[in-house]
Amino acid sequence: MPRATIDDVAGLAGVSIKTVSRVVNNEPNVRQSTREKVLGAVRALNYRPSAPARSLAGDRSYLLGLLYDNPSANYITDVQYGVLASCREQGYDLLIHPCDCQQAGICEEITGLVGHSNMDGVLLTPPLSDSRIIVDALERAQIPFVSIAALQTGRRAAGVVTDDRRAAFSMTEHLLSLGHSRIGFICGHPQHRAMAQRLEGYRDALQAAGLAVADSLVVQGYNSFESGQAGARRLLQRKKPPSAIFAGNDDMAAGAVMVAHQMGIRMPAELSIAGFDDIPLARQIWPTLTTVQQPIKAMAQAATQLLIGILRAAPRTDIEAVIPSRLIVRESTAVAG
Amino acid sequence: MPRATIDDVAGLAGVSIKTVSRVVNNEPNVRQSTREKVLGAVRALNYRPSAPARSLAGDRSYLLGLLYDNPSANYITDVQYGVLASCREQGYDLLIHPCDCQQAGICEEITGLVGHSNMDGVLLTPPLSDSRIIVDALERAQIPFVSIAALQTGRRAAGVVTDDRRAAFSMTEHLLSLGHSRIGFICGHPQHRAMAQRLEGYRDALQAAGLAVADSLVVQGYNSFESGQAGARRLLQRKKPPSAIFAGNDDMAAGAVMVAHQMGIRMPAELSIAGFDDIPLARQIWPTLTTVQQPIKAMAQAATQLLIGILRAAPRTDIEAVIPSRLIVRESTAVAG
DNA sequence: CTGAAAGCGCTAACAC
DNA sequence: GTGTTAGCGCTTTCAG
Repeated sequence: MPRATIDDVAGLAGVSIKTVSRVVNNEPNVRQSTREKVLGAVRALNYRPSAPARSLAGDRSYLLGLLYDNPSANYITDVQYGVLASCREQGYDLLIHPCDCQQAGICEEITGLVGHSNMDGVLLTPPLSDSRIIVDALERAQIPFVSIAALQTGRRAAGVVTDDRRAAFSMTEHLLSLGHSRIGFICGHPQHRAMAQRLEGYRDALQAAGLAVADSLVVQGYNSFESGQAGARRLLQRKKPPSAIFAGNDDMAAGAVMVAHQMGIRMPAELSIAGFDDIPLARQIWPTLTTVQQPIKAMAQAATQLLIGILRAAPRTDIEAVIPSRLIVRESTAVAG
Repeated sequence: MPRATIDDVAGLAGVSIKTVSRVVNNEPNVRQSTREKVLGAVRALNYRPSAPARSLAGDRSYLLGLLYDNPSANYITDVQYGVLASCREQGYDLLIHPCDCQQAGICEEITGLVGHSNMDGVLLTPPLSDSRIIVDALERAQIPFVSIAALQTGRRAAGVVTDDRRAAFSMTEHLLSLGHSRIGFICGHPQHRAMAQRLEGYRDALQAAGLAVADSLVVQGYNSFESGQAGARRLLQRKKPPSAIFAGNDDMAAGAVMVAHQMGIRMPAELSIAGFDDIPLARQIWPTLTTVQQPIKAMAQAATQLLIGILRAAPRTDIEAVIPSRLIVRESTAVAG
């Protein structure tokens, strides 16, 4: 049998289609008894409004877009689950769109996509949320958006972040409390707000402990496992290698663990290693990683709520939500040897 | 500026909107010169047809759905990238929909979703593609679908698979050639076609080598890292433990590696371990895993092509494409001690 | 509180 | 080859 339309429902309920529309969209100005009659017909016919028809007639499509650029699989699936959770709750559908933020014409690609699919708004993850040109293009095209873990640009863009700096501070304290005084740090991608914050937290903690921040103990990484390997190699080949390494994320920390294995360094006896994010990998390598649990799904969910709120009501909401993360101690860190 | 409509293009090109429609949809019966004129106007106005309008007017929405149930993050992102690659090429958008295939009412959820969003067709991944009731519901609702790595049900459903059985055969041969004669096997989820095939391949190879398949060397796993740990523990606690373990996938193999570390068993000297899939984890643990590279992205891409082909032309295509996989030898396997 | 009428931007028959 | 005419199913005016 074909799908029921709004006319079928109106016919069955003995009202006009406009009234059905009002009920379905939870609009006011409908008598309670009428509302119930309509709802009954909706159920009886298993009526679901047609998304395209709605989108064409109204100005809303109930479609959100999730834009991202080559993040780790775990990160993006967590984000997706969070976004979808909010979408379902609110009756939105989600279009995903991986893209290359370096590529020429990326802005046109994005605005074109949004226009074409008639998206109501988009969600941005790093590094897209940290890209000036993309944020600018979105604003120029008047496309509502919310960013996740974005760089603080000082402009009025809504976003959700976690307390990276404080969490990195805690992790460094943890390492210090185990007696480590030479703690290496492998930075994440320089463009990511979150990564910059983590480095700050590390610095803060050393300074708070009255220690100098040695440049030779801070190396640049780029979020990947491989860059973690490279960074750890550099750190461990120093004349005075660190007794602990704190990596900006778990992938890089896992790379460091791999390098230590290869160099025959025992963990955690001779070297402590800490990560950040608590990806599944953190519990699947030996030794299991001490890390910071990032509330990725919760952030994504909150960001989506925020976006939907913006779409619904306030023309401009300058909210930045902060969701806390949590330190998790596992086998890869121990008292300095 | 507001988006250009088909009327704007028709006006600029000096033709009717129907002609514009023909050109945009690559239909025949348009003179070359007219076509070019229209294309020029399209470019000048940066015209992109409105997806919802198209969907409402025609019977096609250019929207595909990807359904999955709690797969690993790597698997599903690979699938997504593959599907999206084909979608972009063909001008389709993608809606993703994770779901719980055990849940009551899952069939109505799916058919409702498809109807609501007006999807043209859906892609199924295991275990959804192996679920009889879901496949039945899809057929009953006349929703075109293609499954990825599905159980061979004997019915006329299109799907794309890889040669799991042959690949598992090769891996077992590899282990045999290293001198292992007691090879343990950790099975994957009993409902997954691919997993059953891998077990068959293992059995085939042992038999081909004139060895008996000892029941005590085959344990049940459920695809997860944890189930791999449990399976390996059982295997390694036998009176006569195997000298090699072949796990149905990399997650389980990684679990086995972890257990061996914990039990103080040296790899690969005392124990060889092999996996299947070649997920990133396979290169991020120590020792790195010998495994089979699964062409997940290619399979997803082919499945999407197949689906789009079905949508376009043949009312019923009974195709099953097979994409080969590849053995990758790393550090976790070596000559039997 | 409720309904009638007019489109949203496009495709599908059918005419020319 | 090309144009005309109806809708697709809904939301939005604006009247009652």
